[in-house]
This record gives sequence, structure tokens and C-alpha cells, in this order.
Amino acid sequence: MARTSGSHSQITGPRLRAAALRLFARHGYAAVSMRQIAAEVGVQAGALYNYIPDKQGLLADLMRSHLEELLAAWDLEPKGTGPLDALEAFTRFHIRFHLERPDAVFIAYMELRNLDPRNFAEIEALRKRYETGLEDILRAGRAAGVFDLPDTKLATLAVIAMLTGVTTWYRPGGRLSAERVAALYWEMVRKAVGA
Amino acid sequence: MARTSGSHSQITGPRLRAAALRLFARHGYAAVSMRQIAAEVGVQAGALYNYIPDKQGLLADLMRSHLEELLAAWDLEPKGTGPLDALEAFTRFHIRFHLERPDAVFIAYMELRNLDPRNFAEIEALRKRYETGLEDILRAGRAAGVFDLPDTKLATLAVIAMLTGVTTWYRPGGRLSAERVAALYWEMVRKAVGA
DNA sequence: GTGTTATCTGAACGTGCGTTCAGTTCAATC
DNA sequence: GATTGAACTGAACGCACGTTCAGATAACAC
Repeated sequence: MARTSGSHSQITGPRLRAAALRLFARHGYAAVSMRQIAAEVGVQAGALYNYIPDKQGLLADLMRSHLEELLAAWDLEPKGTGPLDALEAFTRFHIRFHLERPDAVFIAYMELRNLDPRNFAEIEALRKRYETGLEDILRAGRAAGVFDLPDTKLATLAVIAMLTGVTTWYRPGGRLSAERVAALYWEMVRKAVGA
Repeated sequence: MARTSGSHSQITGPRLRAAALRLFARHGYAAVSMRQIAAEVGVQAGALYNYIPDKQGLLADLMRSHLEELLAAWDLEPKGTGPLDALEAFTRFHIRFHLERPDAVFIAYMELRNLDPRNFAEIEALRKRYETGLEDILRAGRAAGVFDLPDTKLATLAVIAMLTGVTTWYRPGGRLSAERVAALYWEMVRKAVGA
């Protein structure tokens, strides 16, 4: 009894991606079966292959679209004037964006090892591009004498790790609002870069 | 042809744990099969069950012994006098200890979701105890007026995330020595806590 | 009302999984 | 030199995996 009511192609596709995102984040790519995803979508496993080439392609797609969305959103973000404004913008943007997509963030950072080499290179390049955005800010601020940094590259990695760590413990409705968390982190980041 | 030369029980056990640590860290718990581990040890898969109850027990064992080693080592670490010394000791200890065991660290932070509830509670308690060590230092320093922190709990998580992040990019023989990395991170941590 | 086509089912494919266990081998013991 | 027992093999267990595909169904075009 296929096609039980109306056309589903524009429903099943997004639902597949949403279910995969949730399950991969919760249990890990390797631990989730296509049948589990299909059950969540409300469909048999075979039907999923109308929307994806294979399981590996599904994972790569999820990561690619997350990172492309991240880069596009950061491009549109107002960055104020000068490195200090830009760093604050980055900090607040990073926390806000990541807290809104905890599952996608987790997958993009944790399932890199499950990508085959071709996909890995592509995804890693996107991540690198995002990191470079922060590194440029730090370098500019250092050159302008606004920041006091012993090592720009290391500071980039340290700040990103610190900010991304928020997603491991933050839960909506907890002690602190996302806005408050961003403010507190910005204070720590500002001090850490010596500004 | 079992027992091809000499008694192996004191060799196979550690080799099993070493192989599992390496493979779990590289590919993830769910993606590694008992047969892969056995092949690395140089034994048939069935022989592994002389040393472990099951695959889940192997994972729990690896995480438990890593965290117990971490707590024991931190207990023995000289902490100087006062919160500032203690925080520096923690920073340097954490980086040194973690850089020496990248595989175990990765597993302990990433495979929590693959523990069954009983094991999870136990492992999570050990992790919490370690975090509390840092939180106590920060709270003491704040009370003594040595640190300037908007939120002690949040600072604890931020510092741990920042420091643990080192393991994601550090490679021996790279641009910076472990000692130098620790020094640079200590400078950033010190600034971040307002000291 | 007929034909077309997108969408899905249900069964099957070969493969590999974690785990068990009877049997084999060999160092150690007496 | 017989006995013991730790350490391991090799085969098997039932099950679940990712993926394919012929056939069924229902919405749509005319």
C-alpha cells in the first residue's frame, strides 16, 4: 500500500534528514541502522534510497549542508568596526548558531572519522575556512595592538574549542539563558586574548 | 595449534587493551569489530573472551582505568601554594597528561553514549570528580580575590573544554613542543580567569 | 476513464556481527 | 612420562546490517 495519501517526496526527504541528524547525534553514525532511520520516518528502509545514494552519502550531505549554512550565516553577520567588535561578533554568533543546532554541530565535529577520504577532504576544507575567519580577526587585532596573543594559531584553536564546548553541557531552560552564556563567554574570551 | 610458544596470558591481556584503545579511538567503538581487535592482537576472536566479559565491558574497562589513572595522577601532583599556583599546576598537568594518552582521552570523551546506563553512571561520576577538582580551585581563587570570574561553574567548563581541545590538533614533532603548548595555554587561562 | 509516473512495500541478497563452545595444544607439575 | 589446566582454535549460533529490486499503489495528466 504505497503512496497512502498524497505526494510525499517533499515530506519524506526532510524527515529523513531530520531523523538521521537526531539519531546520528544521539548514538553515532556507525551505531544507527538505515532501518532505525526508516522507522522514525515512517517508511521501509528501501524507500530511503529514493533520496540518498547510500548511508555514507547521507552523512556527508548532513555535514556539508551544516557547514555551508554556518559559513553563509557568518558571512551575513554584522561585524562592527575593528577587531574587538569582530571578535565579539564571532563569539556571540558562534555560540548562538551552535546552540540552535546541537545535533548538527555534534555530528560535524565527531563523525569526521566516518567519512571516506573523498568526502573528508571536502568537509575538512569547509571547517578550515570557518576557522580561518576567526584567525584573521585575531591576527588583525594583534597587528593593530588590540590583542595580546603569544600565538595566533593556537589562540584560534583554543577559542574555538572553548566556545564549541558549550554544546556539551548547555540545555535550554537551564540555569543560564543562551544570551547570558554568550555574554559570559565573551568576557572570558576578551580577557584571554588580552583585550 | 594453541599455545604456540610459552604462556601468553600476561601478554595477550595488555595487547588486547592496547589494540582496542587504538582502534576505538581511530574508528569509534561501534565501527570496530571484535575480529578486527583479535587480528591486531594476533589471535582468534573467541580468545578475547578469556580476558573480557563482552565488548561493552571492554569499553567500560578502558574508560574506567583511564579516569582512575587521571584522578590518581592529579592527586599526586604538587599544587604549590594558593589558587594561582594550583591553577597553573592543573593547566600544565591536564595538557601533559592528555597529550600522553590521546587515544584514551578521545574515547573517554566520545564514547560515553555507547555505555549502557549502569556503566555510564559510574564513568560519569569519575569525570565529574575530576572537574570538581578544577572548580574548587577556581572557587577558592575567586573567594581570595585572586581570580575575576563572572561564573565559576561556567569557567570550569570553559577551561576544561579549551585545554582538552589540544588533543584534537596536537601532534608530536609539530611546530610546538608539549611544554611550549602548555606554557601558551597557561598564559591564556591565566588571563581568562582575570589573574 | 485510461495511462503514466512518482513513491513506497516486502522480500531477498550476501556479509559480517558478538558470542559460545567442544576440542586441541603445550608448558608446568609431580 | 602421565596428568593437569591455561590458552587458544575453528566452527558454528542466530541475528542484523546496507543495499537492491520487482511489483503494488495512488495521485496526476489528459
